[in-house]
Amino acid sequence: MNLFANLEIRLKAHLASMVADGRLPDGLPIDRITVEPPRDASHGDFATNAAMVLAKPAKTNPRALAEELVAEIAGWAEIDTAEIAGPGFINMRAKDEAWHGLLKGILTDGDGFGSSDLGQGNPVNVEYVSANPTGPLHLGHARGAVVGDVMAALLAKVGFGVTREYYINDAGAQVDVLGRTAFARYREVLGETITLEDGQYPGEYMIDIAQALADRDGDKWLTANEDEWLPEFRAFAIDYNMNEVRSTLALMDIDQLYVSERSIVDTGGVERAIGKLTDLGLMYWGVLEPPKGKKPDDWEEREQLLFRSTAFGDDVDRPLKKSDGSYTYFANDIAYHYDKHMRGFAEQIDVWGEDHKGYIKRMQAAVAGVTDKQAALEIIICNIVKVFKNGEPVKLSKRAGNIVTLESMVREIGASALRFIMLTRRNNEVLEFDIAEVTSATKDNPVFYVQYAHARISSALRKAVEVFTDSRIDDKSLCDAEFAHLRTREEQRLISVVAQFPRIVESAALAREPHRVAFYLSDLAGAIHGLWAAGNVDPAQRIVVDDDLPLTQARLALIRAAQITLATGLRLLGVVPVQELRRNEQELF
RNA sequence: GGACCGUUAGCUCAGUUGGAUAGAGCGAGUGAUUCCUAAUCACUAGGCCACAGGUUCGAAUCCUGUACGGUCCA
Repeated sequence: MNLFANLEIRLKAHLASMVADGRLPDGLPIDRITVEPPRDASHGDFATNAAMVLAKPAKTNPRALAEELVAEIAGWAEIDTAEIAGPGFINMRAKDEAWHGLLKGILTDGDGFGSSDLGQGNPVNVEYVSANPTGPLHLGHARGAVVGDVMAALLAKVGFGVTREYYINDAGAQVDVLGRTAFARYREVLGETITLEDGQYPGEYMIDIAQALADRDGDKWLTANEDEWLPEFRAFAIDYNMNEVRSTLALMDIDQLYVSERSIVDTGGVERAIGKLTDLGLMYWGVLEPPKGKKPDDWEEREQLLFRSTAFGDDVDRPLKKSDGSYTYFANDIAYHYDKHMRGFAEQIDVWGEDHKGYIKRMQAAVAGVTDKQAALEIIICNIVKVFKNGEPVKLSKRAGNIVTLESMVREIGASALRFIMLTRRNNEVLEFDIAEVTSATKDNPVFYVQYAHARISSALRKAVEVFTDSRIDDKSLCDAEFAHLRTREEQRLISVVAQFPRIVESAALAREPHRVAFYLSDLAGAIHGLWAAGNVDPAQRIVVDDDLPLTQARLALIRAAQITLATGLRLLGVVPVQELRRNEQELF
């Protein structure tokens, strides 16, 4: 179904046989060979760099090798012509039947189009969001949530065994502060006058939490000691916040496995990880150099337990124990990633925010170290999001710790629009968007543009049913359409864009760049709109031609294949394709 | 002070992991609506791919340095 991959496989197989015959030497960089669409469509449908890549190591010249290959390729069933061009490219043109076969395949496979077994079921863990359980999600979390979720969907699409994970930071000092804040608000709810300490969580949601506790337990904690109430208040607040987090993520159709830091710590995970590092000879007692430049006031030179992370590319070795004997955050993080490895994940992907960029080296070093290089950690960084409304910047945090929650944003613009918008920029670039724009019904709004293409196809299909009442136009029947009727420039352009889908999915998955799918879908929508507009100019080019059933069927088969592709791509992004759009409607999606 | 990311058309951004004459959208200009939703389309103009070296058949893409912008650490 992936014409490009099929040709690449055949080409590589042929080259392997040439090696076996002694016509080519061993050890050629076969992996570097690609079959791609040429930049310029006039060059043909496919192009391969094989002759140029292999010529030098094979001690021949590109054109000579290309001639040999052309002789072979020209004989393949799906190939019409093959010729040498430029410095040694081989340009190929597919027979019409190859395109027709592709369309039939899409109509048959439905949303299986673009799936592959590239991953061979290998387990991959994708961890994302993982916001601290100290408050509701805000808009800053949206990007990581979407990028992580779509990354996971892409990997599943190409055949990996994907686990989507959320790490709950429920051990450590932050959640103690959370528990104390809850207790202060609890006293307030019960009539005391309180002032929050510096660093405590000032958000109003803390009052709701305290109220819920007071409703449940009354005033029984007022006289308790801190070592009695703190665990209770901490756990209650964490649960409360995590319920909010889960329901917000559910609104965005995100469902993850929740893993608790505390449960790993309490079951000796940190000791296991440090023990492993010790066994591998990666722990030692030593003194760190003070940071270069300004010497911080609180710097003290002392011997401590260090992890030799510089052996794996980090800038300095890292302490795993603080001066009071407790473990550092980093130690807990190592334990968590080691835990993932012990659960069978040799491939781990973390999606982090821009503000955690500085932790990349040490965390990757830790995973390489603690797993003795059996596992690798990849990190996708999501840059910041800036929101505008009618050109005015939206402040993400209001006074006193109240923030623009992700939930309110989802309710305002819809999960589909939000998800798509989060993918309209490469993940390591700053993303700016205007709320007014993403809810508008013009082509400035990429969500609308793509959805409109999908809806137009639905419209044409409805029209066809009306015009040809006694004909079947379901996908199965359309497989028997006379595809040879597809001749116009717009039709051929659309076929060739549709044919790209599997390789876009594959490359987006492997490059860890989910935005590529969103950009592709905009291109595909453009090809659909172009086809449609040709029918406005010339009635003979409309999809439904009243007195020509065979032609109409061929065009329906094409646009249905395009619609399946569009819908499959949108669902990968978690966007729900629509059948119909109405003008001047508040809730477009 | 250091680490990391970025710099591509007037603006906002892609660029298929090193390929052919660097592409879209917006904005500008010209044109297309008795018609399946013009909410869209076609064409034109617009470029020293920040700068300087290097690697090779070939560089926007890889390496080194510089400048500017951003994020983080201390």
